[in-house]
Amino acid sequence: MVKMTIKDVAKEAGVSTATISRVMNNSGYVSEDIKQQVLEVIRKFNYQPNAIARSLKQEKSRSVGIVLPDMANPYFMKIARTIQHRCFQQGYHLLFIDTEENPEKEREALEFLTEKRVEALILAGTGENRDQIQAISDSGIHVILADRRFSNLKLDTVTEDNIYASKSAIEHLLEKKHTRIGIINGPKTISTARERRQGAIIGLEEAGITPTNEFMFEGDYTRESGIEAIRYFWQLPDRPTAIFSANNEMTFGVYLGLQQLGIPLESIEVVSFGNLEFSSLFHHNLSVIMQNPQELGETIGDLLIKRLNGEADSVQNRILMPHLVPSK
Amino acid sequence: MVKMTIKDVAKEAGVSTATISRVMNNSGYVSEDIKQQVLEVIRKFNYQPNAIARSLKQEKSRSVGIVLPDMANPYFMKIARTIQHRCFQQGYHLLFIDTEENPEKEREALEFLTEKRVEALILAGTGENRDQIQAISDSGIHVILADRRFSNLKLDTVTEDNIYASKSAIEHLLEKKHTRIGIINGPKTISTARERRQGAIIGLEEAGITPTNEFMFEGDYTRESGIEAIRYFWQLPDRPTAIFSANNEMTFGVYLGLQQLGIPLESIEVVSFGNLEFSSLFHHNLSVIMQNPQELGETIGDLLIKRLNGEADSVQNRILMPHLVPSK
DNA sequence: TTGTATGCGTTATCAC
DNA sequence: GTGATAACGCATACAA
Repeated sequence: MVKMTIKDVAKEAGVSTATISRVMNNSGYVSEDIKQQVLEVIRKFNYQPNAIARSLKQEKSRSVGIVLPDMANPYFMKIARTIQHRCFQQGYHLLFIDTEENPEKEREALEFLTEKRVEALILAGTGENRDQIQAISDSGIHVILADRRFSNLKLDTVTEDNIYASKSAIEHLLEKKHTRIGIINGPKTISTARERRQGAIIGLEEAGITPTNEFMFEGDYTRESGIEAIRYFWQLPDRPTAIFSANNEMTFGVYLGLQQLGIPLESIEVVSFGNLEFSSLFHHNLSVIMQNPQELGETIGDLLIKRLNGEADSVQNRILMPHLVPSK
Repeated sequence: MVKMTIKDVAKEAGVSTATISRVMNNSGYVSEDIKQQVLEVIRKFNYQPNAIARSLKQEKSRSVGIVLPDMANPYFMKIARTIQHRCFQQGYHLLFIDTEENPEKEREALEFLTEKRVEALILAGTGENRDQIQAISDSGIHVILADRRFSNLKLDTVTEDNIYASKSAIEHLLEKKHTRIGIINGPKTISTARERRQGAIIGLEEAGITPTNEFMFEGDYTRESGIEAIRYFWQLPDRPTAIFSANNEMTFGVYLGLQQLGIPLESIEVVSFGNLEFSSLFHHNLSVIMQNPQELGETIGDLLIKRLNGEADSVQNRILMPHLVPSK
């Protein structure tokens, strides 16, 4: 019922705990005879060292916190999954927390994780809790900002070129002769939302079009706000003929909204920042800025392992390049 | 840089570590004066107790392992997410591991988790590693099987009525006058796959139809095997006119497969065990057996908390009832 | 090559 | 009410 300790094993094998430890960790000298004998006892009783005790002694938790705004969003899940694999390989485990874009939950999460003494923190943040995050970094925990950055914070970041990609989205719509483009943004607290908005505006301005507030809807990156955006746009006297939606969930909402209003989904040209799982099956006028969550995850994973191994480098800011896949 | 310990706080406040501990945990007596004084020091230095040391001392890790076959599948993610919320509320954290349906990875995962001394294990297993799982349960770790069960293992389970639901799927297709139904199963090692297959067979037999091997395709619950299934069915001389797919990913594959073959997606009647995120936008002949991952997660969460609090009960076997939502 | 002893940061059991 | 102190399970410096 109750787990065996190193002492029990030592007694059973007639040696000291130090020897058991040496065998377990392949450290120091231990004669082949004794080693085999100890291994036999370990096998026989199925002894497993207590990772908690080991952590305490070594002052290494071998854990990494990962704080995400939405675990149900496939984009973030794919990032997390990739990192999880890399970590598990290295004997680390991930503590996931889903903040649901709630800054207060995020604050609690960060507190929780520092009590657990995570060695690193991967964060796609709400945009708040800036001081707390800086303090975590200052306290010696490796912080990697994923997908979303903070301006003026000297932290590792792995993000995407949101401005460029959004600009190209608008250009794509302009090429298709749309000039009345409804833009659905995310919350201004989030860097990706600000950047995507900015990119869109640049795209319009470079084409000589003045962005109007009327065609800007500030959503909150949820499905519901995509629906709301469509409701809003569709009660305008002059409706947009095309939509640029700043994330995948809102795009989903766009289609739900169109459906609710009885509007044929293919009748409106859409560009989505971020893929919808089913876009390949869709024959609607949907273009997608394909993000690459797996590559993001790998990049973060690599950087993470480097940091955990103490391979010191200056602050890293890696920027991945999403690309637009036009509608069929 | 380096974290403060309880000793540092004690010294700073001019009291003993015992008093600090009492203040932190609201345990035992401590005069209001001293309490305030200690709290002040704690606040000032932003002291956070080391959860690892506490775990060691209390012999409680306050962690729970959750082992899933596919973190990218929204079904499992929604289960996990719900459980995570409940756990976090209670001060527990989850260690997620994604086995990718690989029994060897699962074995390693279980080993890893027992070393971490998780207090409970939630498992949607590959069907292998039976003895190891039994041993974990015997060692006093609460085990809850989620979605997938083991026969003859006296463990808590929270599952769905796969047989009944699959039977109703077949009945639905029969009512629509389909008699040539292609059935795409999952791997026989997995209980849900066996049960869904069984339910389908019962449905056919009760209608006086003899199930044929020709119309049974054994996939592996992946998108790819849905594609393969369609390739297989479509090279038969007498193709099926309808498809029953035993999980959501394979259903996705079905549509990808149809698309690849240039077959209009709506030309074939499909029933999917498990929802596709976009089914509500789809105007194809797609009926869905709606599972309820959130309810599953809540049920598991409730049971988990009960177990962790030692509210002893006999083995629980909860069975949820999915329902069929017919195509539009 | 092996053993002894100390300490990691807590909590809890005793005294006082 | 408060303070010493032992103990949780392990790794490691130092002795032997």
